[in-house]
Amino acid sequence: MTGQVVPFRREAPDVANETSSTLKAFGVLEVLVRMGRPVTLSELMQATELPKPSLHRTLALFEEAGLLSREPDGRAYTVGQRLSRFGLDILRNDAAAAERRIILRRVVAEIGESCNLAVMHRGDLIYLDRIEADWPLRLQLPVGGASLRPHCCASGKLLLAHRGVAERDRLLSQMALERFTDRTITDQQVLQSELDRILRNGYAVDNEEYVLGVACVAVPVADSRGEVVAALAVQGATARLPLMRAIEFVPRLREAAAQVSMSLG
Amino acid sequence: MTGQVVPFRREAPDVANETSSTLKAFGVLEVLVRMGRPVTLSELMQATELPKPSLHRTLALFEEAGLLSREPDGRAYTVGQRLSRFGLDILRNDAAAAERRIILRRVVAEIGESCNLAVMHRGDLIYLDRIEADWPLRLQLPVGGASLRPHCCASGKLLLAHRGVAERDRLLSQMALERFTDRTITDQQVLQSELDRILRNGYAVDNEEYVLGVACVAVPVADSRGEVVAALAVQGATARLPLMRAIEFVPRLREAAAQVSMSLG
DNA sequence: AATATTCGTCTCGCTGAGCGGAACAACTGG
DNA sequence: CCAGTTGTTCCGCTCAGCGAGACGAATATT
Repeated sequence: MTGQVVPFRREAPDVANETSSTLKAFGVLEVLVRMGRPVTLSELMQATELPKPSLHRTLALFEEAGLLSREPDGRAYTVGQRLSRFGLDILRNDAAAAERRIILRRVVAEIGESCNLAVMHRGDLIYLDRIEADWPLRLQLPVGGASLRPHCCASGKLLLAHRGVAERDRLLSQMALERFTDRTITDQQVLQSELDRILRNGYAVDNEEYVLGVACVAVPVADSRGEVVAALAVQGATARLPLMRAIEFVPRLREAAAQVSMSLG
Repeated sequence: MTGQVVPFRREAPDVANETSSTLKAFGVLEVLVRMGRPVTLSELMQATELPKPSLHRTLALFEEAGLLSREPDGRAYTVGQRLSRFGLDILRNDAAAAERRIILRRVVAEIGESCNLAVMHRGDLIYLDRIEADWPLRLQLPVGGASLRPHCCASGKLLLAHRGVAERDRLLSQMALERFTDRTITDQQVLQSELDRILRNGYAVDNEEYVLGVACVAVPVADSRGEVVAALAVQGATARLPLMRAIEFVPRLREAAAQVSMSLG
């Protein structure tokens, strides 16, 4: 779906271009909440670029449900009791995420480069979390929803490598090996032997295969049964972090990976 | 439209009897979030009484959108980054936010020092609100977006202390205790006993542990169920506000904290 | 006072997103 | 090996969502 490089959207989601009615409605809530004050219908029209009647219907629905309420003047919409409580419940719910984040942050603090934790889902690589090191030169990557092609980043190749042989072959055969840079691996055979090498080494590298000037090193994270379920990776601009130096971080990454494993119970 | 008195629903909404697809989906999120831990598809089936394929579709939609994410084991669903941020945005500007601001402002007016209200968000301390007292010497701190390390400020230690023992221990063991001043607590043992002491006292102090010359006292804010979800703190330059004097404000802070609790519904 | 403009609300026929029974797949544990 | 459980996919039906357009009620302009 997201074949090209889509810069991660820090801003409100593009409500109008959403096909799902549910997500569209949810996007309206996000925009409203982010405006930080009571908002009128027409203000929301501008912010969301949604047709007036549709917006009106959506807001009425949420109002009826107690998620939103109207200001006394009867025009502007605000966060209602139910939504407010929802927000509180969300914040209380982040225990697991907090723990992983703390582990990641510690690694980032020690080695001074950005780290991330990723899993594979239906053949896509998805970031669970990402901590940026404090450098001006940053990489904007999708966190959460959108996904990366696995064949061209260290975490992806690592997770592919640790699948069972049968499944790995199946995934590989139907995978389109798109080219992103002149170093991207686009040949099945080459990728196969790369995966074998990864299994032998116990870590994976991405030598500017996805973005020129960005290198990456990933180590496996196992669950309680020893199965590899996630990948922990450092990544940084090669100008500052040549691949050779990145590889020196492997022991420290392994240590953090073990801690993340613990947190999985 | 809502002419009649609709009693506010304390329990999870009756997801299955909802006609609107959007509200049904939203209800799923509410139920999930309220369970307070990673939840599997079948658990949610029981909780919502929704048909399996429908639930599956809904969850997949939210996962794709980054609102939910899967635990590394590939089964249980958790709050994703996008939803987490949404929760924070809600709390920052729901109707109660205005009320909280008024409460804070009154405390600041009475005691003449800066106050703030903070929550934990994915292991970081984040200010929901901050009211500055009218002194020329001010502390510029990030409100909203950026975050503080919890181990070196009163609010952070307070919120850590009020987590469950198991979770607290795990968080602590992973936490990098960076040094900011010569008084920053950088030892696990010391921090542990500090947290115990906080629980006994019912308030936390920061004696120039983050910034030299700045002291802080924080008291807990509980939600309707009695769980501590936020921290209310005074903070000021020690030249003007020695720690001893700050501690005298504790009763007044407690009073304000109770008021804030009310506003959480 | 009359007119122009803006904003919220309502109507209504079209249509595709959501629906969920049923079948399938992948594990788990006896 | 099989029974039981849980996650995923299929697919045809149908109704919730859609939004151009119309309308009344405010507010701004002349």
